[in-house]
Amino acid sequence: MDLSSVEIFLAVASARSVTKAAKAVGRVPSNVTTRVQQLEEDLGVVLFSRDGKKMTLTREGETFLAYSNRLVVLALEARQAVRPVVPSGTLRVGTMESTAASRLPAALTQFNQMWPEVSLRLTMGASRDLARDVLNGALDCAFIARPPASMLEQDVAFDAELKSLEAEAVFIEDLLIVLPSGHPQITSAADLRVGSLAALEPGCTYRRIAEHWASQSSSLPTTELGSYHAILASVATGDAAGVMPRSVLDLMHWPANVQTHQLGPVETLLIYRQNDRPSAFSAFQEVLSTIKVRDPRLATN
Amino acid sequence: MDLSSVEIFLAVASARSVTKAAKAVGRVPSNVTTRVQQLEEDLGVVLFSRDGKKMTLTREGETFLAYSNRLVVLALEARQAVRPVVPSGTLRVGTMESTAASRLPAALTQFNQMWPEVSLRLTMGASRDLARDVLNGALDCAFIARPPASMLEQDVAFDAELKSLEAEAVFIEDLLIVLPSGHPQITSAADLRVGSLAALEPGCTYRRIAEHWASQSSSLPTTELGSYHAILASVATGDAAGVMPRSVLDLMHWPANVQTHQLGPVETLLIYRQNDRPSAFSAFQEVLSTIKVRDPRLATN
DNA sequence: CTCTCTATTCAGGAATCGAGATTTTTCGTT
DNA sequence: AACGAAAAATCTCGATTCCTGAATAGAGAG
Repeated sequence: MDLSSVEIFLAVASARSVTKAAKAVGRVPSNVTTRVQQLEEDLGVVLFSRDGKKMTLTREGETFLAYSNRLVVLALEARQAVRPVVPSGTLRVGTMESTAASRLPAALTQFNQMWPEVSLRLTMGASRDLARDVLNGALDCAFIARPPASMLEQDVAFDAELKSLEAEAVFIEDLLIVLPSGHPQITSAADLRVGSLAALEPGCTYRRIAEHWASQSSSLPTTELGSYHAILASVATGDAAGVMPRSVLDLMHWPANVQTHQLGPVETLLIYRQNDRPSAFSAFQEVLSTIKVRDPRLATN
Repeated sequence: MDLSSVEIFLAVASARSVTKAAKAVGRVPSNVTTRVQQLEEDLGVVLFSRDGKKMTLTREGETFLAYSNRLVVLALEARQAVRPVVPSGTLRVGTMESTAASRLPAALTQFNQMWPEVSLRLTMGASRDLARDVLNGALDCAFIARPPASMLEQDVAFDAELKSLEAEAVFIEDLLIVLPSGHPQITSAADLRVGSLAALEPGCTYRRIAEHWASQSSSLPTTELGSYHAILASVATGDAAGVMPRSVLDLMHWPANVQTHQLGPVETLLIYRQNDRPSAFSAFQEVLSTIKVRDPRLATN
């Protein structure tokens, strides 16, 4: 039995979708289908019932799910246990506000459980600033949003900085414009009936993407706020459109019928210096890759 | 991580030898070497220290060993847990005396632990009789010694019976002639200075192999005894040469300097009827395959 | 009914795997 | 010290598996 098949199974089980699972594990849907079928044949059991488009776990699938989680965790622990130098000291992680809120809690918890003697220092910031801090050594690694190619053309220094760092795609976010309740549906920025965009700091990639989108058909000022809670509050007043990934919006039990507009998928990158991976960082990377597979919310269109 | 690599690692760890491990898992030594190296690279750690011909576990190897056992067991449990129909009822297993003594205890224990509601009925017998009983349905499966080709040519009925059954090689035994203490070393049956061969029933394949070997250069009568203990006792009197696999001899803390002669490797087969694998039997087969990998004594030259 | 979205099937090229032959090293023996 | 046997590692070459991208089939929404 191949543990990568088990990870694929976990991804499908939590996404209840082959397509989403394929995104989550960085493979192509046909491959995911095949691996699941192989697993089913190997076990001699049907794991999913394919009713229409939905993939729902069968009873056997449910019981295998429990074992799969244990298997993957155990394999991770084995991997960590043989690490020649035990991670210790401080790991300085930079992160966007949004990632810290929606993606990191599970990973940080597991990491802390596994390596209690490593002290984690978390720094919030905008992608632009985080990249610089990783490069100059103030951070060991950071989660940033991958800037679209068009943005990098205009910010050559940023482009150069990223090129000199290692980057690994770890999450995919569905970037949204959140509209006040009652606001009519929009297809472009021209349809906006608000006075401003509510976003975080200027260095925030999400903000820059949204501003670029808005500038194509209107000229809205940006209101700068300190947190996603502040942004949502501002949207609730009725005169601002908020910018945030869907995963963050999902966290904030907001009325379900909130009106949103998709700006498209944006990858979250984990960046770090080449040839400089302290033992604590490698451990963090491994924990992250395992968590990723097992978290239902990690794949988005 | 591929669990078959982990199983190979376990085999090497317990055999402390690539060659033996290769025999145990039914692969070629070069393959075992490669898989172990892959595993080491994947984990970023050296698992064995190669001092000369010996493969000894490093400190990291030791800790990985513990996890490997848990991983393999957990995978087995997962496999068993999803079994669509829970095994129950009676499983009738036939076995040679020798297999029951040396190989089965571990497997039967684990099976009983895993499926307490299956009642195991063990029947001892000679290979020849066991095969017939499996064929006529008196047994669900049996462990027999694979008869050499020359024997099957002379016993066409036996050959036909085996051909109509499924057979899977599960162990390899090193068949020995055990000599009385003080007996000079021998290279052929002509060197024997005893009055008889001590063996089990006529249908016993080991006995027939030994008799065939003896008949080439001398004509010794065979003394038929009821158990391996009786055979050894008979050898101790000084006038008989015993026939038994090394694994059995090893069990009977006999003086270490016992004089033996190798008759060569003999495979133990698990035989069962085609298209008739009750759920309890499949479960038994799976437990067996896992146990096999983890038992130090399952590979012999 | 059509359009879209999803899972599956299919075909190819790439990568991996395993067996056997060869080489290198070690250990036991003379 | 030299030789021979045995074991691990390396190398090469088919065979298999694996992954991707394209084509297909089927379901649900408008």
